Amino acid sequence: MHAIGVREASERTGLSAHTLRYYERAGLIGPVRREASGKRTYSEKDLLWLAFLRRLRATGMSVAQMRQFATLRAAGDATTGDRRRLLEVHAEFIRGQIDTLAENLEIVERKIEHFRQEERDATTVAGRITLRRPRRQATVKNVSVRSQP
Amino acid sequence: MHAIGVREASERTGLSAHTLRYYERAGLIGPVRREASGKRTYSEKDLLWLAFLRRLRATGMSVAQMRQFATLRAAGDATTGDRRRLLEVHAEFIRGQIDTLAENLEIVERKIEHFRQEERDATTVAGRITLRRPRRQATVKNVSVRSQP
DNA sequence: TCTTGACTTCGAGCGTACTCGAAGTGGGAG
DNA sequence: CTCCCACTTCGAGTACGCTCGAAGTCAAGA
Repeated sequence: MHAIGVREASERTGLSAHTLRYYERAGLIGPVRREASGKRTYSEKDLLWLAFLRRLRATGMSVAQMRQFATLRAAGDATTGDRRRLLEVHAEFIRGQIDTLAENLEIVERKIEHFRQEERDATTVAGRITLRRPRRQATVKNVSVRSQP
Repeated sequence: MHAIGVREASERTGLSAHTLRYYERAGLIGPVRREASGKRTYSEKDLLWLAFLRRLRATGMSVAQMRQFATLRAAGDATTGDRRRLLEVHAEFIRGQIDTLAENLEIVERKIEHFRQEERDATTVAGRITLRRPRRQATVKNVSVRSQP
């Protein structure tokens, strides 16, 4: 069984070696087992946990929240309820992000369509290059961008 | 026709007054028309543009990229192609974000299910409270998540 | 006239999450 | 033994996107 050092852990979790040490300092995983020489040795369980942390980060969880979660985890089996609730809240948060992105994506796509239309207007008319009159909001029906407060 | 000051613009775009001024400094909208007294007066067009900028930010576009876009916009009709291409790239970026979030959401949901199961194991068995033996993670082997640095 | 309050500019400060670099150690290859 | 390289610690630095506060101006209302 070979020892998994910080380099391999980095490769396998997608977190830089610097970040792995930082996460330990930050209380997200600590303390990792060491070899006699002082070098970190990650277990497979550590790697799974780090990979999961990475997913939490990738979905917008702050380091502070991850630390909270990690602390509960470290406290043992009695905290699974708390951890579940924390994840439920986070799942809802992720769904919100997805919805927001989808909504904004639609608007960006509409804008792209709008530009395509402008480009067609500007270059066509039987190959002649034309000065087109500025079009007010036209073409695509109901392009009214609503602002949210 | 009443003048739209920075306060109202803030309310209507969802950007703070400080941020509105910052965006102007940052070249995302500059220079906004002023009243004789020096106070900013936003046009409806300004508000639409700011609302759009807000959507770009909300979808992860950096201020630097927004500035690029804004610069093209300021350069006039000849740049619609560039702007369209920029948005196409960004739309793809948003789709990537949505995919990543959806994927991670699924894993978080699985973890929630896992906790629910643990909670059932810990509390049931005909109403008797039991010390359950630790269940191993099972399933997932091979942690390898490569991707964004 | 005085007060209030919404605005102005400017530069500095802040929170987050890394990211880096200097200086030192240990172990294996040659 | 010497060299190299991957690791170690620690504190400082960076990038980003705001966010704030001080000090001043202006116009309207009491």
